[in-house]
Amino acid sequence: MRQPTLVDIARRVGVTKAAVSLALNGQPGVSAATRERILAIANEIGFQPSSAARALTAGRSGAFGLVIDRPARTLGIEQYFMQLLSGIQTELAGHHVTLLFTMAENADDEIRMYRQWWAQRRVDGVIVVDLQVNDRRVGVLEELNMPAVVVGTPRGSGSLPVVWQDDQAAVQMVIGHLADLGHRRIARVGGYGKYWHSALRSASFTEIAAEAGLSTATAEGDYSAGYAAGATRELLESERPPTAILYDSDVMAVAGLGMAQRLGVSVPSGLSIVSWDDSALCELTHPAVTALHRDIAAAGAMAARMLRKMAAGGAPGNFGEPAPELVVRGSSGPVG
Amino acid sequence: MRQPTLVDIARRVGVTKAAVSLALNGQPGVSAATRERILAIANEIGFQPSSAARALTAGRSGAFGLVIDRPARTLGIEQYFMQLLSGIQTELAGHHVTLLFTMAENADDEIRMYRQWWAQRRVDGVIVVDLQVNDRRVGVLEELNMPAVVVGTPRGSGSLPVVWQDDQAAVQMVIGHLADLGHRRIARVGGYGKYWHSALRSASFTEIAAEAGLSTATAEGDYSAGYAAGATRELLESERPPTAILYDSDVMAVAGLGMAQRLGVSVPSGLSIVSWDDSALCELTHPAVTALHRDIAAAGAMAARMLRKMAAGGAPGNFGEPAPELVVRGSSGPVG
DNA sequence: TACAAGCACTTAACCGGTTTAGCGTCAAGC
DNA sequence: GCTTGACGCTAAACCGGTTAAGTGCTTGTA
Repeated sequence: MRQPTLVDIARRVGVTKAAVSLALNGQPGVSAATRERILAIANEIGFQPSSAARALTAGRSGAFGLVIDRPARTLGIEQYFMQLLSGIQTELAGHHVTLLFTMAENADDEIRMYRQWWAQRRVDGVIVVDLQVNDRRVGVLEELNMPAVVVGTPRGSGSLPVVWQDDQAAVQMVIGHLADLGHRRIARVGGYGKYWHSALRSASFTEIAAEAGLSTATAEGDYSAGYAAGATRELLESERPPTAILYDSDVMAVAGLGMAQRLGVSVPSGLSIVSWDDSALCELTHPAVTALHRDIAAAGAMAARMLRKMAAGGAPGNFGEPAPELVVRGSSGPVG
Repeated sequence: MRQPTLVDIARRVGVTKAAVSLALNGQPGVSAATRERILAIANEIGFQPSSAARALTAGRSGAFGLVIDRPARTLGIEQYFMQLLSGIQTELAGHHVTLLFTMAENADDEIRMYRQWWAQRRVDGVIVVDLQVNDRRVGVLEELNMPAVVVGTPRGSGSLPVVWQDDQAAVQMVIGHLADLGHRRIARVGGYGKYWHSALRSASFTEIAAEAGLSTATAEGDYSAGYAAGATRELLESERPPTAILYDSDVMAVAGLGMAQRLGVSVPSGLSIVSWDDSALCELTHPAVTALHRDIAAAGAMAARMLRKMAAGGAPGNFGEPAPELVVRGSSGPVG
């Protein structure tokens, strides 16, 4: 029950494996008649070329890699990554490229992974997420001369191409919405400032709020539900509590909602809540959570497309995602 | 900047690549002195064998595959799969095996994927999840003679080894808990009966509740938050509404909680809620959701271990997971 | 002294593809 | 009639490893 090879086909047709290879790859050098016989037999026995043999001659593996180094127990990453993965897959599936997907404990593990994959020629490139300020991965990838595309932030990616989102426009939309509702003291609960996207969001948030004449507070933590709940409690129990909070993720927003309810603060009359990422989770709570909606799968697909181009020797430019959409639901309302 | 090969090392040491291969693999046939020089050089230039070349001679790819065929937009799968993936990875990482991970649109796509992976020799085996009654995948995998391990259910896996969970014991715990709290009319909102785990849970639920003298209702749907919310509304608005509902997933439970609150039914005094899978999501709602907790990552790791054994020609037996633990939180209480 | 046994290494084949050079055949062109 | 060129295919090398068989040298032994 061995898998059929070129030689098997060659034997049955009565030619050499070289002829079979040419025929199957649409190269000139075989007559139409012979080509047809070869294709017929190949089809009949269900021939598929060995990926290993292909990889060996082509000098490329036909696979890309993606590593995430947040631990699996942190809630709140699943939504985003599943959608991103889904988008990447749809792009790669049509091109016979597979995706190696792994989780790492920390940045060092992740870098080790990259070096190993590259040295073993297991992947032709990687997609990098969660870029940090002074991210060591960028330097390593540049040094290895390894094709890589960054997803998320417009900054800090060195020479690597980027699929970036316009966080400033997003902040503008949210603050506009809240200001229209009469809010004057707003807060934001986000991720650590070491992540570029957090840092950029924080900067935009403070700046744009100031322009609109709103006072702000910002809390930064580990993206976990627990952190968001704690930060929410602190904000609500402070001297002058905010009347609206923007959370960096859907899970944090839902955790904040839970905490507000626990403290007897009604939403939205006592507190408006807005979530950065949208998901089904935002729709199923009571009240449903107002959220910034963007097409994460599309970003993943674009990143995969750029990486394919890069692995083929090209140099794709950066790509800016379309501005997100603000989906207004029950969790945001006029100051009560 | 080519990656170093055996020949590069051989040239520098002054031997042939055969000697280098023997030395690096710890085979006899090279003197201790030569072996040491070879290892030193290999280490110095950071030699790693090409996975493609290895795969070609070894006749195996050094990779396993996992396909999920629920669409990415269905919320509620992320928790489970991220934990499962994480467990699989930890087991495989130490053995230089990688994981190909893909999403499919439906069972046919998934089967196509298996056939393609196997024909191209991209994977040495697969992990199968979400087994259905009369699942066509099992037959295909058996026919292909492709190593595969099933995660989830004790039934319907044909000749494939299984990592299974004892749903009956779990149901017993939940019903015992609810009966102790004085509940007499309970319901369950689960997945479609075409999935083995749903079917088995439904059977156990009805049977064990009957033994305990409780009346039951069961709703089956697509595992989505929207479905769970709708089913909850129907149950609560029925003639004789249940006083407790068991949901098949954390997301469904949270959706049910949201719906109850929307309808003005207070939890737990008006309705007790229990979730089958536990996650941070269950902790962050108000009230927090009572849940069955099990170690999904451990199950993933076990499945990976069994698959490694199987790919090596062994025949691992089935493995039963330890019984889950019932984590009682605020969403379940005495009948009010 | 001769022969066998071991050791350390090389040669060469193999895995399953791709690719280049070369060879025989045939028809067109001068 | 002879060259030229195109065509259709084969032979062989190559990718980067692994491995069985073979070779030359040293050592032990009858």
